[in-house]
Amino acid sequence: MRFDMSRTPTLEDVAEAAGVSTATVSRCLNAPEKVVEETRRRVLEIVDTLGYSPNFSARALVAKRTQTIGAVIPTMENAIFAEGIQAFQDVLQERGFTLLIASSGYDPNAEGDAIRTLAARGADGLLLIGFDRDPKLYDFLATQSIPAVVAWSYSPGGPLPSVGFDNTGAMAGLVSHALDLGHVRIGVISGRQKGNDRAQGRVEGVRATLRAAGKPAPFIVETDYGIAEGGGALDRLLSEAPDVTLVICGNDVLAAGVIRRARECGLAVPQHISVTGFDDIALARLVDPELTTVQVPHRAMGEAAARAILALVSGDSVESLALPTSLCLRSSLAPPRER
Amino acid sequence: MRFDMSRTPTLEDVAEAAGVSTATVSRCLNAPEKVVEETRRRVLEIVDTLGYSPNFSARALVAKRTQTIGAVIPTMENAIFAEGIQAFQDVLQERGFTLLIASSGYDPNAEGDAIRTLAARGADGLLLIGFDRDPKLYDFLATQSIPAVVAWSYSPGGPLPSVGFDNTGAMAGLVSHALDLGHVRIGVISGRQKGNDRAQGRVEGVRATLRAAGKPAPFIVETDYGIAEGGGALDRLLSEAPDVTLVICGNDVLAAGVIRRARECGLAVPQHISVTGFDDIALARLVDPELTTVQVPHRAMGEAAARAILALVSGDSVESLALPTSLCLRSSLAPPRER
DNA sequence: GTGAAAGCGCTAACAG
DNA sequence: CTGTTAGCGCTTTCAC
Repeated sequence: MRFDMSRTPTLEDVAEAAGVSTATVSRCLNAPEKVVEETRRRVLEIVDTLGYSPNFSARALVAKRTQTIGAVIPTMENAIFAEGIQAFQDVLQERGFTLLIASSGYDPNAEGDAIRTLAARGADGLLLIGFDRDPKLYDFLATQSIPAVVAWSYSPGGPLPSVGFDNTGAMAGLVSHALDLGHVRIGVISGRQKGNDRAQGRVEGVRATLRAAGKPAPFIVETDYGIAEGGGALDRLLSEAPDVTLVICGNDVLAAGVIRRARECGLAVPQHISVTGFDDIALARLVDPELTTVQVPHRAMGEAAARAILALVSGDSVESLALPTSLCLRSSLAPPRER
Repeated sequence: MRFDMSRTPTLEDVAEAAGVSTATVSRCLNAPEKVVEETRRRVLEIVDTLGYSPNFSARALVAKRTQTIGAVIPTMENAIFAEGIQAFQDVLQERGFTLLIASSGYDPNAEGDAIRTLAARGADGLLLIGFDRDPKLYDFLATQSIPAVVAWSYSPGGPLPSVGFDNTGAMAGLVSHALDLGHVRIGVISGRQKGNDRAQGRVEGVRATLRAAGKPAPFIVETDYGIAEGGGALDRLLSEAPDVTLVICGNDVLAAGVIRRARECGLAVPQHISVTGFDDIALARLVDPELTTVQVPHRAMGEAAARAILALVSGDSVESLALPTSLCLRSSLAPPRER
């Protein structure tokens, strides 16, 4: 028996070589229990020697399942998504699913395109980050009946099940602690809030806590994501509110930039000014002083999100899940200096 | 005319609604110039109102092109890949291609599986990191005639075209400079070299330069990737070679760990001991003292790799491309203290 | 338990 | 310029 090596083998090649029908070969691969031991062994052997691997497109065309999950994330250049997505992917891979990643660059239109592209490619399910997007996209997913879950945010009554944490509550915890320490004049440096409910939630956590404690509203500066950007934001904050004793940052990267810039300005942290971050990425323990921040379970979230979408894809229903965060108290936060 | 909204529309639905054949609709989408203005307009209008979007699998099945590029990277949890891959993806997206990412976790078997999975999914081309892998995989790609390019390494005579830089040469430049400064007892902390030609090349750059200068061979410690790991490696290095005046690290992350650990041990950098990194990620300017390192053009490399694979996919041939690196001299490297 | 046959939705000759 | 037709490789009834 000879094989044409110049072409990748098809089901038919295997069937012919094994002396069975294509249906039987297909069954050996998809429902082995429906084929008698003897036949199965022979077929699988041929599959192996021929190096046969089913054509994905043909299979998807008829089966209407692709074993593919799509994820649309704002950017890959951010340690926090990278780690969570890696965990997400690890679980998918383990369960025989492939991850298709698209990034939106924080652009709502690009995100919409990405969602539609992924849908057109037959993604069995989708992972989205946060809830803040055009409601039409939720309709679209419903119409196409593509299951999806939201991660990095938690909202039990949202349009989609979510796996995340309470951004507002976590930030509130941090702020309460800072108030206990005696801080009153507080500045906030946040990433862009538009279309980003994580940023919105965190800022709201600060606002609400100060309001509840009867303290003055915080000064808020918004900036793009990045270390240098954090430094620039500090400059703007201090020019508007030179007497703040605490700068609360929306994430660790901005906080790292603030700490660096403070040092350049001769402002001692935390003696002159305290700084806090959010996320607890590796960076937090690298800067000097080490960063007081909110620890977020990235890997656990990625894994839980993967389990959630896989459950949805196989027809099970899932509950939204809030993961716990915790306060990491380190040396960048101290009581304000007496004045 | 009524449409069944419960089903995603097919080519046939569009054809029927427009009163033309499916072939004409297909042409409107794939070769508009072959259809007369009037017909095209009408068809495209229906496409729009129906919200028709071609079924990816069906198209791939017959066209044998998927407009998909696969990338197999060691890990996403590494700023250097993240940034380069983001650039890679940006270019692909712009040209209408989708990126499929798989990560191998630095495991050669997992990498082989990922390559085969991507191939089975009909990736039109592949991006691989580095050259060091089972030669059978190159045969596999050749047999399946799947074009591929290697990034992060440069080797003009390699089995695949590459877009990268000269790891060995770049490190040699750094070491030469350190020798000029007067360092003699030199330690190296490298990531795992097995299957990682970037790490191998960098270590070789140190070895070769010292050899050529008639200096003693360096002490080499190998470790997993990570900040804490860098610190642990410093402990091991110092226990074996307590008198090193310079620790050359294979990447910035390890170097950051070394600097932190040195501070914990009461070793002043660079007064007691100099430290260098490689990659020049944002981290390099965050640690104190700032890191002397080798600047690598991540984005340019990602973009060039994208152009290369797209050229191959469309049948053009490409030349391997070496991108320039440069030395970033910062304060973590200084002449050794007199003893 | 296995085979025959009918498509899945689309593209690409080939006619007209 | 447009329609007809023949599959692409696979899964899945429906018979046997």
